[in-house]
Amino acid sequence: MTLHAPIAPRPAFEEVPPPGDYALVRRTIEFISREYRSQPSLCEVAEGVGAPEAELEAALRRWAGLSPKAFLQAVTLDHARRLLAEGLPLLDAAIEVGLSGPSRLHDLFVKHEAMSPGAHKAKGEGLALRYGFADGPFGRTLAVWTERGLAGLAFSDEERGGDAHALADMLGRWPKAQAERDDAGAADHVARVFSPARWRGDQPLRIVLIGTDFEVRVWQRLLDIPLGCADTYSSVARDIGAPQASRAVGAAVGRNPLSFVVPCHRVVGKSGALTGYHWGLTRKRAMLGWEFGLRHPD
DNA sequence: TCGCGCAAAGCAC
DNA sequence: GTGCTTTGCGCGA
Repeated sequence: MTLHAPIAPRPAFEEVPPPGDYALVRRTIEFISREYRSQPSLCEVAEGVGAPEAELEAALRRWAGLSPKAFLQAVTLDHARRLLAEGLPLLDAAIEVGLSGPSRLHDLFVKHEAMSPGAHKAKGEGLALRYGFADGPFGRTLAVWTERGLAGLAFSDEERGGDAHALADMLGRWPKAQAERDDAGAADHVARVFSPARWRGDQPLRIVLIGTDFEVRVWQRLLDIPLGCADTYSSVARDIGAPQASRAVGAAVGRNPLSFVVPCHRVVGKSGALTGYHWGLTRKRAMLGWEFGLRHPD
């Protein structure tokens, strides 16, 4: 396993993967989740999602860098189980002592700071936020940031209330903060987060974790789960020193404001079941499949 | 009270 | 035996 080696971006990943393909990807994952028992062929999947076989194949290659067969594997139920069986790579000493630096195990190279409990209790009073919407590889994306870094990333789905719901869900966490709309800024943040070519240790992504002490401890632990890997709620609970608190960990993971950047999609049940995802299980599968494509270009 | 859990126990193939 | 559901326990907000 070469988990710590830099991931060589495929040509298609020099920039953000094409947002337009996500709609088809999403239908494909939904179809597979429904029909996986019957092991559908590519032809049947194409028919099920209403796209020509060639177009489906081209879209999967553009979006995930995977052949249809590899993509189907990466989003089936057993995928998470396989990831768990592989186990996490051991931390090497250089990383363990470098805790103050960017979180190097996470390929996004995130540099995080936590907001003080006092500031959190004030429900964002005095906090100046900017926010906006932009298209991304997992659909329409909401970004929220402060001058210190990215504070929120979420998704807007038409069938779940669209932009208004996504925004209320996010800004409701800091009801007393001021928020100013800036779609151009959001487009920059979204492009930065979802372009693997820009995940560089010398230019870490700055993020701000705003939450309770327990939540921030959970989120920081999630940053140590490497790209394309998976870990369990109970093991996260053990690692933050609260071995009985796996359910509380689940709740904290579910309150993660920074979807994808704080990789809550890499936490699954001990059995390998995906259990849940704030922005829909389909999207969790999509993220795991996309990451699989980054690690195993074919 | 609730929730993106867990493990044991019960049940059905 | 495997796989699924139910039950009781557990935690922090």
